Amino acid sequence: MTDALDTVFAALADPTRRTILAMLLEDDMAVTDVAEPFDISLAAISKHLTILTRAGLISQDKRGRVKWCKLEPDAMRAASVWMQGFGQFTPVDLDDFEKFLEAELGD
Amino acid sequence: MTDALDTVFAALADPTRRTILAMLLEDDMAVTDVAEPFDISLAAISKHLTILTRAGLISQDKRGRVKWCKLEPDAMRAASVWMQGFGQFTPVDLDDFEKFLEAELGD
DNA sequence: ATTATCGTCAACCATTTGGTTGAATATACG
DNA sequence: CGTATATTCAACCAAATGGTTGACGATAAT
Repeated sequence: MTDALDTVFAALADPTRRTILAMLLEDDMAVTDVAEPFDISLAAISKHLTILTRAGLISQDKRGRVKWCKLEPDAMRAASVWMQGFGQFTPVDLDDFEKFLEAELGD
Repeated sequence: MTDALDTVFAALADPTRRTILAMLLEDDMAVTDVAEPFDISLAAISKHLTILTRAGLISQDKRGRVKWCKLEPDAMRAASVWMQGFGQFTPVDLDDFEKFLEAELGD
């Protein structure tokens, strides 16, 4: 009885994982490159990626010895719709969102 | 350095808490009445309500010996905007959402 | 063939989470 | 006053979470 919303919201609750998703918004990335900006072990990043994959938020495609991570934003749709049912939030200003992302990615 | 998004998404990751929010969409409720449909102890519900309060998703107003719980949907705005940055999801069909809620509330 | 790189696995650890029960604190009722 | 109701607190427990390290299986490079 564990809902898809459970795993999506739980995946989004961790700041490392949200940052990873924001990174993947710019481009597909190999696991090692995803890990590079973080101060935690590669194994820890690997676990985060597994959680994101199980939530459907990313997909992983192994080509040769490198595994490419790709954002799958559709997995957010149900959760997004659920939340919007609680209020009509201001329409998304994508410029604002980009500024927000730049701040969060710290560059 | 624990983000507001952390606590909001974490609060939403639990199905009991999401159901409580959906219940509060219809009306403000006392703690005991919130607990009634669930098969867990009142103390457990009290903890869930504390988590929702700390996330800002509800407020609690004690009048006499009863504590009224009120939905605070504005707390979802930042999280909703964050998610929408990942894709332009279909505009919310409120009729669909109500059907969904009825199903989730099981009545 | 050897060595280096990519990524996961397994075992472990500390902390958090979601639940329990029983006692405690208010407030309301008769 | 004494009792019932509403809610939280405290102590406890099992399971999940996020992290570590070291070994391991692939694949690529020299």
